[in-house]
Amino acid sequence: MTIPLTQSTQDYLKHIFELTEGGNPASTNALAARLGIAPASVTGMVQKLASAEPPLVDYHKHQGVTLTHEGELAALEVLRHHRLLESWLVQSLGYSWDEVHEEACRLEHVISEDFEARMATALGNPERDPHGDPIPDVDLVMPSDNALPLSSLRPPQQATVLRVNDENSAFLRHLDELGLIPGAKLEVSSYSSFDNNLTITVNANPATVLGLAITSKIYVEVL
Amino acid sequence: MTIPLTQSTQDYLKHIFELTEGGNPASTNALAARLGIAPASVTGMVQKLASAEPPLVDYHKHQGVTLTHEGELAALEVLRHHRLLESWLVQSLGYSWDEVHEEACRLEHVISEDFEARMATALGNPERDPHGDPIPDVDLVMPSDNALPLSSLRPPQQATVLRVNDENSAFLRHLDELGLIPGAKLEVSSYSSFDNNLTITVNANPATVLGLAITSKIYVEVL
DNA sequence: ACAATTATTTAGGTTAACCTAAATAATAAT
DNA sequence: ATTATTATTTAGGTTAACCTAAATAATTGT
Repeated sequence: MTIPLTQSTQDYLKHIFELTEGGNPASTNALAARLGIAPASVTGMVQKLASAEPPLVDYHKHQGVTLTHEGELAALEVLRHHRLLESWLVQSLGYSWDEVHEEACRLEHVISEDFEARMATALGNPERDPHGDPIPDVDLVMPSDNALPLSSLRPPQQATVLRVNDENSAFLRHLDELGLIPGAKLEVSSYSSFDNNLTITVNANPATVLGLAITSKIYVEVL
Repeated sequence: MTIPLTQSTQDYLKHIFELTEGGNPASTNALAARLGIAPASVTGMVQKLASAEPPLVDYHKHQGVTLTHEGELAALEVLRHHRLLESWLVQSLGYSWDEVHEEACRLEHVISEDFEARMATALGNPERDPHGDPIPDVDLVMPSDNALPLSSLRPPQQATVLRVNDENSAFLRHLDELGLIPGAKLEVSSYSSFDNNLTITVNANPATVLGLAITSKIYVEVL
């Protein structure tokens, strides 16, 4: 049975994409938590996606879900919408990076391909959104990078902030205050193996000490 | 029972608003035709809207529907979204006036009040959209005008095009070619009582003869 | 290896928004 | 004033996407 790409379907695919980026299948529970729905409902939908024609996911009971090629394309299309929208909202309506996520989540499902193309052109076909997340190109190919979590650096490494992997508003505003936004240059001056804290200097400002909860969310490219 | 303002609900209210602008209640069939759904379905939904708390429409069997004050506010909110979006798409993404309707129809249900406010500001709080349709202000008050259908003019009246009451792409492109866009100045040079044709001159170009199907859709302000 | 815990699935149910077909009411034509 | 036509409503049904509670499978700790 062919399945229409409803808003709900698109959300499932998008979140499965994100959950499986690490290489492991997405668990029912993790998906449910992300989507804010009951695990039982996820099982049902995932079974439907797996028996779609063509199948959008690979699914085996109790072993989680992964995307098929078809499913991945659909997910990338949604991600492209989402990330272009975030960029667009920031550039043309003066949103800040901590305000765009929710809005983009609603708009991503309803804009036309024409709208997508016009945004891309107006923005100059950007490779990354305001959080540094990569934007798939028109052919749905992701730009590549050498991103590493900031938490993996050790003194005296230097790096450039590439992306922030969290859409929480308060968190983003906090990073803003620290100057930890994509493009910022930083230097790691010390590391504590006991609590995994890193002391870093951003753009030559006073040093700050950051815990793992922060450093694991920030991805950088080492200089 | 309180009713959520779903996309579907909003569409009903918007179309009821438009159908009742002439002063008469909207018939089930007319509504069904506009919404592209079966009349029986409209009856069901209209009954639900009427028994909502507070009621969004007044409805009496076989006598059509009108909006209550609450319903009208909800409709105006959607219209404001729609018309700001159309203006916005034209101004910021280079859409032409014959391309914006569909896109706005989908976006109008998902944008936030913040998005609405940002668009309004960026556009300078416009009173009309690209078709000349009035945009309710923040307090949902419609700007007023002295619009008359072009079909009601007689030679040698002169007028300014205020708005075009049709979203059909081909029709709008045709008007574009004739120069009959909001703001255009025209003069009626002759009238035929047999077929209701009007001969008009737009912006001092060669005269054109227009039938009722066209002149009844164009609203003007007499000079 | 077994029990306890946690994760997942199945079964059965709900709601919104549609549908078709049949019944009824309103309107128009003779 | 009937009858024919058209408009509207009622009745009963479908589908998508969720839900809860109970059942089962997988994992973890001892």
